[in-house]
Amino acid sequence: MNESPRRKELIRLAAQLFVQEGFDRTTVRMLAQEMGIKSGSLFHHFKDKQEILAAVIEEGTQNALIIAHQSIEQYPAEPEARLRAMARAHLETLFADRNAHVVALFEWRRLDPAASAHLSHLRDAYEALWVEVIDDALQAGLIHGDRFLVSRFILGALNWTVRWYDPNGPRTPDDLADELVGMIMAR
Amino acid sequence: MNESPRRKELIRLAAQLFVQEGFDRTTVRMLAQEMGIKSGSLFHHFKDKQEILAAVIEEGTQNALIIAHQSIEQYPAEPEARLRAMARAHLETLFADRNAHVVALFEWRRLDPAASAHLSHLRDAYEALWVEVIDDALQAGLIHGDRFLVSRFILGALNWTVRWYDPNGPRTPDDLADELVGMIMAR
DNA sequence: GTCTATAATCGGATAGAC
DNA sequence: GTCTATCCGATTATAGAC
Repeated sequence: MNESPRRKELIRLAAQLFVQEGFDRTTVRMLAQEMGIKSGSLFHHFKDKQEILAAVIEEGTQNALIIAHQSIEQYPAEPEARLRAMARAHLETLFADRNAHVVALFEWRRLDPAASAHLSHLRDAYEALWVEVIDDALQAGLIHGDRFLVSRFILGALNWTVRWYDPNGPRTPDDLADELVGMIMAR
Repeated sequence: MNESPRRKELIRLAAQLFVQEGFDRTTVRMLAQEMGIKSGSLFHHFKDKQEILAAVIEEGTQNALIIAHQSIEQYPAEPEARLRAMARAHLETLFADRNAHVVALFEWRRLDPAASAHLSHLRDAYEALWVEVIDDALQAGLIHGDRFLVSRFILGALNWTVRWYDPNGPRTPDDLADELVGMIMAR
């Protein structure tokens, strides 16, 4: 994979537009303008529009995976801290980390089957990390319920924040993460 | 508003396509074919594609509001039963009730500003119902946290089920609702 | 209320010069 | 690596006959 700084920057700009407008409504002309080139030149960097989407989603998922890993390895044996760290990392990649993860979550369906198959292992690895952390929390008695359902409910609550959370409001993403963990913890 | 059975049926078919393909990727030709007419004829029933979306979203939100109302009024003074009933009603309108509510949740952004302004009172009424039920549960000590955050987290967890829940699998929507309520209830 | 035909525009993508 | 020019299929929407 070509990972030049130039390409990375183009992917960042594309991610921003995809979040603002949605993938389907973002035209190659809009993408080109944002990148400061003409639409014809864009196809020198990417084979087609699909490849841009795949690149953004790969970037977003990989990033989420890396940040989550870094966050929880600080607490090898503290289930509550790990759970909190996962939730914080998730929101950090959604709101502080410039859109690519948001695209990965909300535009995954727009990937063509080949790209989806190629990237699914990344998404699976990220979800596996969640299930692992949830498992620890369950065994420590911090939370209760079915492991898959609990992780999906938590991820759903976190993902949906994209639709209503205002980063310029009074609360930080970390506040949200802590509130969510507090809501589900047994007392 | 024209609410003939014919129109209702067309709205139902449109909702189905919007969920399957997304609003942007659903063409008027696809809509017309599903309705058994030619694309030109479609504009006899709706002014434009936007009006179809607005009609579907109005139908879906109104329906969710009605079902939720009916569900909780059976338990005037039981906070836990009311909370459970709201969660069940939400999933019922998402999965059993033919797609319009899903469109309302996932394609709201595609409404033009005028339609969005016109329909927002419906959405607000539905969310107010949730906050009311959440408030009762908080005061009864069943759950804990900030009223707005709690309701948004719960709605997020429920809405995201659309992305992963398989209605043909072993669990019923009611199972999901009960698991979610169980997860957040203080013990 | 539905049809056919078509206008008008926009979309992704390519070719070839620089 | 970027530009200009352009192809061509698809899309929303309209007009007018039946």
